[in-house]
Amino acid sequence: MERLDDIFFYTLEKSIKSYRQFAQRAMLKQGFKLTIDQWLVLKAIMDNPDWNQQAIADASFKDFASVTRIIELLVKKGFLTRAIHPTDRRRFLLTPMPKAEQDLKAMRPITEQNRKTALKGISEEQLALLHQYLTRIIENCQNS
Amino acid sequence: MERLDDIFFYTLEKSIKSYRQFAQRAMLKQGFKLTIDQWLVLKAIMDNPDWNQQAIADASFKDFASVTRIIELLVKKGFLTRAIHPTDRRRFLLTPMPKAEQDLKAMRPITEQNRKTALKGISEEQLALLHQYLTRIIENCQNS
DNA sequence: CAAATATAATTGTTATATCAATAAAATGAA
DNA sequence: TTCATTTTATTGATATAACAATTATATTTG
Repeated sequence: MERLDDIFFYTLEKSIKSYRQFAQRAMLKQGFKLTIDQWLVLKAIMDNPDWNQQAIADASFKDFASVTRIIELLVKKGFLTRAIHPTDRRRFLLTPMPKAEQDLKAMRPITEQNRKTALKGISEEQLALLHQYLTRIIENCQNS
Repeated sequence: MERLDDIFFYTLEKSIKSYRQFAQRAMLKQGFKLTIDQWLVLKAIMDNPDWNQQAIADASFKDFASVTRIIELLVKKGFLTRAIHPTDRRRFLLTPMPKAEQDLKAMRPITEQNRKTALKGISEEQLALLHQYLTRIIENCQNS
């Protein structure tokens, strides 16, 4: 019988879930009122202020609908303001509030520490290899 | 600036999401009316018929509440029946219907093929290494 | 035994994923 | 310019994740 723990994709799923749970706990403990996903989308927006929501969705590897809803929450929580786009009325102009910049910056050392803790015992070279294999899996799945 | 694609945990997340999407599409295309998560929980139950729902939740690495709801759906879809447990009235006795056995069995070659496709270009040794590193990450996160 | 505690499962709430349907605005072609 | 098409985003429905509160039953302890 094939045990779940022996199934590679089960372990893959469990690893990212474990990390998410760990990172989310750490973030909340430091008083940041953001989910991992909100952080991810906020970062994508700050890094690419001119992109539309579809591009943000692609960048954060999220569904368009999810991005719409996550942005709503980020606006409600005071991280973003949303205004009609000056040249394309279908779009919105997303403007980060000072809080967004501050919190992302303040979160950086925590994020760094989380990653370090999660990757303890894995060398740079091993990590690079892992990264490469995972990228290969992504390609395989997206082209099939 | 740190790009999302360079963040290891982002790639980790993207890889499992890509696989899920790919595997779910393949499963639906073959006419199986199950989600990946329902499949996972059903398999855990079939492999461990005597376990209670909390043990099933642990095995499938899911929240208790999620398992309750997934089981409801599996019952509604005719994969399981649920009766009061003969010796412990807090528990339920979950009994797989013939359909469950049949579908899991019929799905096996598809699952095999999915895995093969997703892992194309990665050797057995590399996979074992990957598996080992991911297990390490899980331990690191769960003990922190 | 009775009261306190522990266990098994459900329910409620909010956030996200996925898919389908829809609305509004922009663009392109006749 | 007008009509068809495309693009951008939202909304609705169902499934799952996480966390808290609750219910029912079992077990332990005094």
